[in-house]
Amino acid sequence: MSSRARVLVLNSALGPLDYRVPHGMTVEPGSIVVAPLGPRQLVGVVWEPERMPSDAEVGDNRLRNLLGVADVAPLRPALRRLIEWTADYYLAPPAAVVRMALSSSAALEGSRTAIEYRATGLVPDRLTPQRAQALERIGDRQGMIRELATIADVSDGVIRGLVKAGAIEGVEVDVDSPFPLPDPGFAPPRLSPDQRAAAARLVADVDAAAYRTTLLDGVTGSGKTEVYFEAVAAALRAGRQVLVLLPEIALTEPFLKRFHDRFGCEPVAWHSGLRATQRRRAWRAIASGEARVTVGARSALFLPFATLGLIVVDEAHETSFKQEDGVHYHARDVAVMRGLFERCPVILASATPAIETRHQVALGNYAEVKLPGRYGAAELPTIEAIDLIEEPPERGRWISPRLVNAMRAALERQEQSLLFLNRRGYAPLTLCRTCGHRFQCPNCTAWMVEHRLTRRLACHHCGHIEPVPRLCPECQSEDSLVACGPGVERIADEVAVLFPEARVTVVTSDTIWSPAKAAEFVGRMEAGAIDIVVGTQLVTKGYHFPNLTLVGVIDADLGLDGGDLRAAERTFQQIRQVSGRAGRGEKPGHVFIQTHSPKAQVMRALVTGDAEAFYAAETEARQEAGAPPFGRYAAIIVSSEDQPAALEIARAIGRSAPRVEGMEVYGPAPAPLAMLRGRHRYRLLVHARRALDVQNVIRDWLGGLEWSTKVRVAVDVDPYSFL
DNA sequence: TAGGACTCAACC
DNA sequence: GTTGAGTCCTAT
Repeated sequence: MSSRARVLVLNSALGPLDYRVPHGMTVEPGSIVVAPLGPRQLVGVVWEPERMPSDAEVGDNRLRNLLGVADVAPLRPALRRLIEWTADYYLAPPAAVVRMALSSSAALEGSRTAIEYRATGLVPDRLTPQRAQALERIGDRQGMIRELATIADVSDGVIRGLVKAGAIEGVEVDVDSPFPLPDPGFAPPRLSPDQRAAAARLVADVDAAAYRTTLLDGVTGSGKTEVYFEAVAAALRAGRQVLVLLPEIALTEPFLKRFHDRFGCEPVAWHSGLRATQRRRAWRAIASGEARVTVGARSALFLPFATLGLIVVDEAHETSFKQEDGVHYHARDVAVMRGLFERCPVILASATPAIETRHQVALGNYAEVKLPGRYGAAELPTIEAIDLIEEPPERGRWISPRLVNAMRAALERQEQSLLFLNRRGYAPLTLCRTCGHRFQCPNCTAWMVEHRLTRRLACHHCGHIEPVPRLCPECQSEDSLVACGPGVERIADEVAVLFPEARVTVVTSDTIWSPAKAAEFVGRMEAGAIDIVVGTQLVTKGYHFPNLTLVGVIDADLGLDGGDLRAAERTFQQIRQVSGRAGRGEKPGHVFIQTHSPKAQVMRALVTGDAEAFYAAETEARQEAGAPPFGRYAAIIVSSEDQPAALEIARAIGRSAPRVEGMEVYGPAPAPLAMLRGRHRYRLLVHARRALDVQNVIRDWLGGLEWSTKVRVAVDVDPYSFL
């Protein structure tokens, strides 16, 4: 009897396929294999047939042979269960989730070796001065011929000659050099009594090697990182691996530095910016268990850890943990599930936990560890609101007089200031003053944003760029384009006019696009080479600049419009977070919040610092509206380059909506971005009771419909972008 | 009548 | 998602 294997091939459009396992090949669930598909070869993962039912059984006689098994460990059951759960919960094809786990194709090709050279100790018959110098300088070092030649300061030929003479020999080595081992005892910190107690609780969880999610809740500057580092140390001592998730790669750099200070070496970094060889090395080290601590963006969540002992989600409230394309998963929630399957503790660290997370604590599903107060001498900053109606900036300006005065005072004290505006570029909208023409992206329903640094108009959604024209394309008027509204570049211009002597830096993803750029910025801040930073949300988290004492929020109302159910919460978190940048050292910090509605609940909560009152009111409002975490939403997005086709399918989906008790369907309506990257988009919104299994309802509902391949239907469970 | 644009179904 | 087969149409 030939043996069969059910395989999830890396093709999101296909379900599991069955193959014959040829004689002499052994596979088990989790094995990574190469399978033939039509004329192609695809990587896939062997799965338990009973967990991945196939829609049509294929007879033994029609099966094709598997072509090979990858030279890596099979995906462990815990990761397979996580993949199943993610596909199921987020209504995504299992293959799309598997793809995230097999995120380095180079790693699957097996170990790769190279030849390095080292001295044998044999003295060659003919010992020329160059040869003697080479042998002396090389000593017991080992490397490629070119490297040894550089070390010895001789030509490649000399080294090759020594190889021929038998004085140097080649040895086969793995091209993936091992990662350094973090030392849990390298530099243990001195902790405050509060921190010590919190750390002890987290360490006990790691030692228990069981699942439990804990919210580590403490204001910015209270020392959360030091505390969870003790849990990391405990996992290291127990010989288990750790995963730390950060919301943005821009935060990796300061994290690496702090980690190095505590553990004596850097952790393994995982993010989208890695080169293929770095990816391969990291993936294999993580799979073998050699990579002890991995820090990464959300995509690190599906890596094949050999023995995971702890997961930390830092800045757990960040909305960037929600992936908005491909598989629409929320890394914070999937991290909790991974902890459950791996039977290891999960720490959600945040100064401003999401209402969903607080709710889980209230229900008793998550534990909570609180860190009161700031660490050391640092006090919380003073916070004032500036009413933009009563104290408006001068005409054509955006910074009100009170904030200007505070900035001047900070400059005189030789302290640093930060102006926060969550808008890249010079101006969010450009129009022609003669005819009113507005510059819109040809691919998206969005205005083109002027970037003066690059002298271009850019779409922030699809990346379309064009030069800023001199003539209006509509009415041909010359030099009649005007910028409307401020972006960070415009604020930086205003600062330069106000304080010509100040050293101003703009910090956005346009200027800080790599960890190295972030490191450079941190270096200049610490050296005092910057007086005023103008930045987007990129500067709101993770950094610790003791001499930064003033924070100005240019437009606190920005995040409030749009009817997003989390708008108030997000505004609160963002401004709290950026406020936390002020006064982290010995000097007191001051925060000014410019707003048109200082009486709004969010603004009052920010000024008084009464987070509890704000959360209580927000939570109650959510409960009344049946919004998360008390009810749930799912968005169905229908898109196509062909607008009528998209609309037709969206309507068909709307018409066939099932009548289910406790569930309502709204739409279809044009999606928030009615056109995105050249695709027309319609959206239906499903609102349901918490207890209802919406996924199942939607699966059955959409499963009964058909549409052509030019129309794409995506489901976003627990969506974050509304409008 | 060759070649291009397009749709469609299968892929195990 | 990708591929190959099948269909229809047009330029030569």
